[in-house]
Amino acid sequence: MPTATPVLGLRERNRLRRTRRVERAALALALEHGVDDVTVDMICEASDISPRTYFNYFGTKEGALIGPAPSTPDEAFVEEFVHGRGPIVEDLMLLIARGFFATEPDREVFAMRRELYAKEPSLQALQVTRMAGKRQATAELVRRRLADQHPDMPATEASDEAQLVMSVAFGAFPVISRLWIEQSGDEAEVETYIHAAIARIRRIVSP
Amino acid sequence: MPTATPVLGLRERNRLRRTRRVERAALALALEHGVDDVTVDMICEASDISPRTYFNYFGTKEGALIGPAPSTPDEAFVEEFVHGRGPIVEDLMLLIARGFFATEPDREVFAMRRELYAKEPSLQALQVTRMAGKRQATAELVRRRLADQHPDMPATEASDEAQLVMSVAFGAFPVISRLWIEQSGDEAEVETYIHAAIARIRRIVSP
DNA sequence: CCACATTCTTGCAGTCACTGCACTTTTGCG
DNA sequence: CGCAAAAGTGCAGTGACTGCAAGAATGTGG
Repeated sequence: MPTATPVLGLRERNRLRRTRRVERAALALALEHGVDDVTVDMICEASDISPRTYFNYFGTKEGALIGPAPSTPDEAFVEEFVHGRGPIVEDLMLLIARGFFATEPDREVFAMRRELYAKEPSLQALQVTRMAGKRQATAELVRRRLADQHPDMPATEASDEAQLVMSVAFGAFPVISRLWIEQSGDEAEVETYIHAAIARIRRIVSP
Repeated sequence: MPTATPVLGLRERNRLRRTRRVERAALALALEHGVDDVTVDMICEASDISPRTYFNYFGTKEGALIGPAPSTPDEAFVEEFVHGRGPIVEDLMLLIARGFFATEPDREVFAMRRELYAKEPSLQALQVTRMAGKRQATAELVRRRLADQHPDMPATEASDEAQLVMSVAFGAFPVISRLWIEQSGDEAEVETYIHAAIARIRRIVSP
């Protein structure tokens, strides 16, 4: 067995098929009528699922539109980050990006989502809000790295510094993902975009 | 008449008094029970106002908690920014901060809000979401400044650069406002915090 | 001080997102 | 096949929010 494909049971295959069917229906409706003019009931009728089940799957009306939350990264990646010594913002963004790619969506869904995001920026704000939930946990990683790297730095200063590292990374992330999505969409190139963006930020904040 | 106090009519005075009464009630309830366990009806009962009127005033349940949206800055400030030549991120943040201070709230309300924000970070995410609405307009200002400053820069590059300037500013803003709120809350010191934060960002992204 | 226009508040009825609970169906497994 | 666990669904309810139209408060010109 090359990669992790644990021969999904019927149960999981059904779940996956359903998820995709609902996502496609939801995205198609949202693209046609606009997010605000689509109701959960419409999505459910179009995808032949009960509203109750819809919420079991996606939690919120927008859940099927914005896709699953990025998963928490592997322990190995986390360790690599915490003990890394490269440029901290780049390393952090790579870590985030990896979580982003861990959940591989259906190609068609991916394309529709891309189109919808361009049309309705409010969804991006939603993404940010959801990310904010993970922010706490991620900030903790940054603090661990700072402590590991500068054992002499006072705690409060490290905390502030961690906050700012997070700000820059999370702030630049939408820009990078937009560029990346619009231009290639190829996972291998993410790193390039990250480096380019950070270089630009460096120039921007330089006197 | 020293400052602009255009002798409010009875109508406006009533509105102001009401607004403050409702805000206080809402904040007190949210501080006591937590935002999620407070209903609009509770707020209305506590502040003796009809739910319909509540929504006329604040639009959303959280409206009374997070306060009014920062107003669009004066034309004069905008021009100053567009033709400014200082460090662009600092200038932008000052512009945003000014909009923030233009709507002066009641002292007591301000203090309660400060406390609530510390207790419920989700409200900060809400702020960000609301700000996102103004993002488009603000990005346009940044583009104007870039065009003014670098007439030779290609449009797409300027657009990307504007996005990144926005990212850094909006990303760092919550951090700065947190520091400022926690430590002094004095308008005059905002500038200091902004400079300090940018200096730190510079260090962070430097190789 | 009094009509009259304007503006604001309010009640009502309705829509929609979302949830807990209990019931049925589906699936995995011995 | 038969049974237990898991998943889907219907139902009833809560709570945010909206449009509408009636009623109250306010500002204004006489």
